[in-house]
Amino acid sequence: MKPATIRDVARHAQVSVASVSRALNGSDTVTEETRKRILESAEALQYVPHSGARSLSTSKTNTLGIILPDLYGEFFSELIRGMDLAAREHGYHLIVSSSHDDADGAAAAIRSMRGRVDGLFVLSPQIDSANLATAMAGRLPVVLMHGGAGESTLPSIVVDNNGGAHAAVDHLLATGCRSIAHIAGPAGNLEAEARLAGYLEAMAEAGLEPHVVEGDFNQGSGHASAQALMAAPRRFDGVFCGNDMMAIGALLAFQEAGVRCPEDVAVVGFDDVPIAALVRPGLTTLRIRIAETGRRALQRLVGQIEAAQAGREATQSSSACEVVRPELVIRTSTRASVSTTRAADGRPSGVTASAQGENQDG
Amino acid sequence: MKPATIRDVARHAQVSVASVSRALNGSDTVTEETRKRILESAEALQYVPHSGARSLSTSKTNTLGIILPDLYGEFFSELIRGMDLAAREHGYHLIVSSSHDDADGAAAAIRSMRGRVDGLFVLSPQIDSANLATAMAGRLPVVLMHGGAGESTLPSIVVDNNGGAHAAVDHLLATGCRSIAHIAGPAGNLEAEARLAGYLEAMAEAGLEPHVVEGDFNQGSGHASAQALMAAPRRFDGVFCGNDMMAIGALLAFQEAGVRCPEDVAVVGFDDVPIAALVRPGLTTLRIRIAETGRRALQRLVGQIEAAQAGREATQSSSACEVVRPELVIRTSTRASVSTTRAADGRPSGVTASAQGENQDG
DNA sequence: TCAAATCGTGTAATCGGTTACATGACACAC
DNA sequence: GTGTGTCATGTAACCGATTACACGATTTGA
Repeated sequence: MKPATIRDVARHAQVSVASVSRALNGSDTVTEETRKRILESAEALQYVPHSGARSLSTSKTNTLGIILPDLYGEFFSELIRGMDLAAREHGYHLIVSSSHDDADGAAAAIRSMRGRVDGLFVLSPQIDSANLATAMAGRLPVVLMHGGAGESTLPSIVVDNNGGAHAAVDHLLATGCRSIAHIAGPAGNLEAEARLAGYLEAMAEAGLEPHVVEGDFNQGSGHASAQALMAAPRRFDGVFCGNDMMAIGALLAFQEAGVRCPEDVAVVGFDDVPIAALVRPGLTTLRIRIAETGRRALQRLVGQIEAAQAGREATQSSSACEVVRPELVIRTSTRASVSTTRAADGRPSGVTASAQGENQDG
Repeated sequence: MKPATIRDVARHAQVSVASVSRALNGSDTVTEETRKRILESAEALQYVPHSGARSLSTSKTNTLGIILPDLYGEFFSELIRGMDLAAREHGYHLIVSSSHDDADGAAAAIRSMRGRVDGLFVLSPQIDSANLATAMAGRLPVVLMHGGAGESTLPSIVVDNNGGAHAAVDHLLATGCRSIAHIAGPAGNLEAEARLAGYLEAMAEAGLEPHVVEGDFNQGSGHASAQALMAAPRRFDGVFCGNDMMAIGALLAFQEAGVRCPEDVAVVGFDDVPIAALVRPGLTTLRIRIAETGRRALQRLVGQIEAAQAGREATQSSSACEVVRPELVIRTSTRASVSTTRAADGRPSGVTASAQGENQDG
């Protein structure tokens, strides 16, 4: 038993398909009486319009595609959530496509989106601008959101990883650290490389010698890298980690080894994932308002789509690269000496002071 | 400049559209020579097939819909991730639709999926079976995944919340707790209610008096609820929390108040979100393998779809309700003196047996 | 009273594919 | 030479909507 089509409804209501379409969509010119009859027929037949067919004739899908990297975690999930929230407001659906890890796979994923979406988010770093151009023959509206997208001429939103890394190092310096190590993200990852570069620059500016070990952005590698640092002859009193998960792994490693944080070593992460506020000590990190960034991205894409289907080229501003500047969030993993002194005043421990700070965050 | 269509390619290669379609899709009977010519033309014109049009004629979208509740967090994100991973393997895309929080909105979201998807996951608890039936006039293959879905005759995957709650209470009893409080999830939430019911049953079986405060599944409410418990005259030595986030909030509240965990009070959560292993003390909780559950759900739905389009009705097994049994993961938030657990082994109750069942299933 | 404007409705083309069936060429067997 | 079978290819119907345009009926104005 096939679902009813618009023709079934038309037959049942004894009108033409055109009238049914008119009655069901915008209120074109239809008599109140026939409209009523049509609605009753639609109800009786449990008619539900076929979105695919509608898209074909209107060439509007009300759907946006997201090209994801091969593996993604908390960060992208949260980003998608932010996009989804905004998408609903704008009347759009979201369709996700995990691309393969090579450029060809990603290009194929993009192509498979044709006729399915009105616009595309590309979060997959495998796609460079050249590939992108050939991949989307139909030149869909696009918003790029992978590290290094800023170099493209396409509209994009990128995180200021370099600036964030600078801020992290500067903060460690300000709290008195003199020997700052860096647990880097995986080589080849553009975000990781930008953060590493920022660290190296900031260290050079401060006239300090850099000290880098490489992780893979996962908690386990943070743990291992911290152990490697402790095993090495070189001393350190501060660690800037490429992301929060590695920082948390490092915190646990220090804790296990009896190295106190922040007294013996201060730790800074990157991203401000929800866990960062919940571990002890609370993790000082660079906050990216992920969901909000997702929302902004969606608005940009929708703006582009509307501009494209109405006027001419999109507005000038919409083809620009938008930069999200991470914000330093100071927690107890780098408690400045000033705060520590204050916590010591009268109270039995600094725990209370730090805990209060966290509550405000949460 | 419109993207090239199949007719453009046909014209360019001087063949009919049928040949182009045949050449590009399965290798029907096409001369190697014409195929080559067609592929070259497609390349030259940067032809990309229009998935929407293809779906219309094949009535196959290779897309699955997910009807989400109004607000969703880490749990659903992880579930979607698991589904996505599996979807890729099966050649499907995923389209998400956040429904509104009322039943009408959810029904509308389901209807808007017609012609867009080959099957549907319903994670939105607002939809009861009756609404669902009317909402999907076209009777799409469906997998239900909200609490209470077990009562429906439709295929579903549900978490054994009740059993999990039992296991939590039993574990607390086994570690020596005598006065166990429960921080419940929000009233009206089916998962929360099932966990509460399990707690009440287990307490009744143990001949203990229950002690319940209500939270809302967020960390903040766990914090507040724990403070409320401490402020109340009634003493307690164990807390079973409706989910991990509230448990973590409670842990922080106890820490701030100088109440030691697990010495003064033992805490158990539910879900085993990634943070649970990273807080200190590590949170004892009931693990749900979220991503794996998502993968299973996807396989079920795909199985249904394939059965529907090939043979007759789906297999008997596929219309059953599948139960995911949470697995008790013991960490330091509950003192896991093994001897105590062993001692429980001797008791006539089904407690230990059920706990073993959990482990095997997980 | 007749032409023009207005208005509700129907007819049929269209979106971009897939595919059942028709066609025509060629080979082979009698 | 004719009939038959095979095989590559073309023609056109279809999927289920939207919508430009046509049409007939009614109203309006001179």
